[in-house]
Amino acid sequence: MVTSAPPTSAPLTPAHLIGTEVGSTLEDHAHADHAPADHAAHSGRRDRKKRATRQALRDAALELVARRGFAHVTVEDIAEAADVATRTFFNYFPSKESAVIGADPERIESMRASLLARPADETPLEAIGAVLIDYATILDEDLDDLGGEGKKAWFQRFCIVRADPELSGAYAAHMAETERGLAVAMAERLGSDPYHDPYPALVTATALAAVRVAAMYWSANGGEESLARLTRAAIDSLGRGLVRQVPASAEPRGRPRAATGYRSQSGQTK
Amino acid sequence: MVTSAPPTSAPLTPAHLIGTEVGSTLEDHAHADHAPADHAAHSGRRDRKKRATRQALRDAALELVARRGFAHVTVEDIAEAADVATRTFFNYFPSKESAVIGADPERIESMRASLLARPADETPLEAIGAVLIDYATILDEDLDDLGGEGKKAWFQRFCIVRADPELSGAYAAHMAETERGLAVAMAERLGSDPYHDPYPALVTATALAAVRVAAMYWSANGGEESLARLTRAAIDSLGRGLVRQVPASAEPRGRPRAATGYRSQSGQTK
DNA sequence: CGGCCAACGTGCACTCGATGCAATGTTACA
DNA sequence: TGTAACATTGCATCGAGTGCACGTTGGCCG
Repeated sequence: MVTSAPPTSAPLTPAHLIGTEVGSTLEDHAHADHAPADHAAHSGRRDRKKRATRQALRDAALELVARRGFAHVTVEDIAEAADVATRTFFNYFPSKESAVIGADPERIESMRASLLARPADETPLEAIGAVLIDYATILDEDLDDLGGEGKKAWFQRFCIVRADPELSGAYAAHMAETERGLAVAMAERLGSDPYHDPYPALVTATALAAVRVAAMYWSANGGEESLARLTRAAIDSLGRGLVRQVPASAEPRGRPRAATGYRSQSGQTK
Repeated sequence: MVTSAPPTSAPLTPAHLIGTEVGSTLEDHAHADHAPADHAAHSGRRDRKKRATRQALRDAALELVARRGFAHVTVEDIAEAADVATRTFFNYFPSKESAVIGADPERIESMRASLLARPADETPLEAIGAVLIDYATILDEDLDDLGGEGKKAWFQRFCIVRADPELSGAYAAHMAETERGLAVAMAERLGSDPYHDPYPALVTATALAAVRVAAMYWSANGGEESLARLTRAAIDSLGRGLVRQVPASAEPRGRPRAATGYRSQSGQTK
């Protein structure tokens, strides 16, 4: 059990929080570390080709799914659009969904490490919230790099993906996996046995649910607000017991004594 | 059939909160049919056979999956164990997972209605919490009817299902669907537009995440504590902002039954 | 430069999940 | 009892996913 947990300072896009890869660059893990010891320079040609193919497949998948819907796109279509054989598709992605959903076990490990590295005096919710907000911040920056045009396209594709029931199911499955990994880390951080203490899993699951909702809202609105801000707002709301703070859309017919704290406490939105 | 969502009248097992039908004695119960006076005049042979087949398929699926793992069981195996044709399986379940995961759109509708029927002076979290606790209570009662032996077997099967990564993925997908339905109902209840207000989705998602964790913990411990109690504890903790009662850092070990960790304290809750 | 090796791309055959269709059997009901 | 509705089943078919083997390509070393 390697607890070294390298800093993972690598430029990883944490888009798996959302579901799709942002970018045309960086990422790809290429399990092939069989190479001779010194992999000093990720030597050029082969690796570049592989990244390019992977990205082409992902782009083709997103494009086609966005246009026709997940069910009406075959792997053959995707492979053909990326100009590779059908069989090759499965050398890059284990399933059709995974080409669209940006699942990546490496990220889970990275978040695990981040969580364990948080200061010990933070509450569990603060700690995991900080980790999630950090990742949201990185994603915000990555998206800014895309420019207005690409950003808009990305959001459009993402919305379509989000709307597809099959894909949102796959996304939920992926989030569940992330949740498991983080829950274990949280239990470790708290020094409690997850089998006899539901608290770590509770904090993790609810925090991830909150950030998931934030991401959904964010994408639905085309990213007008920064994801980091929305994530923080969601986590804060969670920390306040989910009391309603700002009635977003014109409170209809004054509801009587609704919540204890009906007004904002730390005015965070907009 | 339009379910008017009275609390307990419908003979539905709300086990979909957890993932599997309580089941195995359902057909036995069905034998002792009460006088089908006003409602179920359709309790003829045909309907009974259908229920029996459905239950047989579900039981066979759970049994085989528990023994061999989901990936090593084919639909043909399940159908053969239930003594029907492979094709017939798909007349009862739309997919292999659905025979194991107790998905049922009817339940979602039922919970939707229950949520909308909650008193208006409850906070959103209180309302959805009450709905979920109600369902947990019904499930508790159904399980008590099974008796110690069947209950134990049911929990064993459930644990195996829960451990299978494929199945827990399918389970997560199903929960996501439930979440969507309830989020819409919650938005309706609050009179807000879900597209411009993430709050309903936030409450719904976190509440469901909490109850999911409660169910997991409950099943992992063989149902020693009632699900309703655990669910209430989880929702309460959510309402208190997930503050840990006993700081784990101060008292990392030697804690008694951890389930009491966040139960009943802060009698502030109403 | 030439050659070896590992990794990659690709075709092929195969299993299995899932669906539509049509034929056959069974139940319900007049 | 006859008929209509419905359930079961076989059959054909599509698509996802995998294992295997063969050819190609890039990397590396003598």
